[in-house]
Amino acid sequence: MNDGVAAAQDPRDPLLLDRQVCFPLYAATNLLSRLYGPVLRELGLTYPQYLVMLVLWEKEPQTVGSLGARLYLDSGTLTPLLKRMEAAGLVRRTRDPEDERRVVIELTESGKILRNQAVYVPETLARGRKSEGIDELRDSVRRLVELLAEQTGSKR
Amino acid sequence: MNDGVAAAQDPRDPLLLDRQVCFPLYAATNLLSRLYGPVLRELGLTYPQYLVMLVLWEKEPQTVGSLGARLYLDSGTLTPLLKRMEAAGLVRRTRDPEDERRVVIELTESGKILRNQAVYVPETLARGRKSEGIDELRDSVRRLVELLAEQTGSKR
DNA sequence: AAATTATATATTGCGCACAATATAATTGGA
DNA sequence: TCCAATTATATTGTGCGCAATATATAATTT
Repeated sequence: MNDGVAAAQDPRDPLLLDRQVCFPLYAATNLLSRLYGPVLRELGLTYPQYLVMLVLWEKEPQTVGSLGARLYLDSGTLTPLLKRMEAAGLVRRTRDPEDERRVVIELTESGKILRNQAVYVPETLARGRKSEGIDELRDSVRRLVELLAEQTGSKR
Repeated sequence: MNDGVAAAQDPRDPLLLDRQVCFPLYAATNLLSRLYGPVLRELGLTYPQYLVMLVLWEKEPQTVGSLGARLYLDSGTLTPLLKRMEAAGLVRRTRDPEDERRVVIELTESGKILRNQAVYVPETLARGRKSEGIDELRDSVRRLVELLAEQTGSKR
């Protein structure tokens, strides 16, 4: 019986892929990153680097820690990423003289100027796509993020 | 003027991090993967490997291509991942004699048995968390995924 | 002030993701 | 039948993302 099929297809089976919340989030993130990729490449940015730039364009300077708190990332991810951005001439990394443990990240002139090209990224990606209900979706996911962040004690 | 601040804080600024849809998705995916990590490690699985197992537990055998179509991943990601799962004794990889281009993935006995432990994963992760509105969120993100998948012509 | 503890970032090692490319098998004409 | 185009997977190289650990500085305690 049930030849070649590993499991029953009870729609209440907790392991059905289509019942998981995590999977569509995972798939959407991958698809979005794939969509952003070619557009951002023209600016010399990867997708996570673009997020770092968004934070810095809002407020500058920042420490590695404050960037990580905003993006839910830790130094294991940010340190090498920021070094690549420094090598690309987008940011400067300097030890804070007030507290030598901290590393201060600030934009270089070309990092600031890049913003002028970046302003067209959102509309380039939105073009031709219906944005119906997109704000509600964003806010729902944001509530989930805050829930997850507080529960994982995420001060990464 | 505007000393040390890179950009104005106009709430309609298209580059504000909090206006992006992509960022909460990105953050939620990272936080969730971090949450799943320790639980799945007891089963000897990573998070993407868990997703592959969910697909195989539903239907087996599958080809690399059919797994990729379901998970929106391509062979560049799946081939090394499946080789690690083969090395861990969870799956078998064999060329399809009908079409030697295809690689057929099927569960080993221990791959099938692992399901008995995996059934507790969803409830372990849900425990103590309020699941209010979670189904609607999942369906919203799923609609977004389908939109993105068709538009990126994603037959990866 | 010395010892302890806490904090901030860096390093290491591993496993994804993905673009670009390569290889091999199959299909579909001319 | 040959051959060009298509399809399926593999390979290579780069950049995350993260756990675990290391290092150095600062704050706190004694």
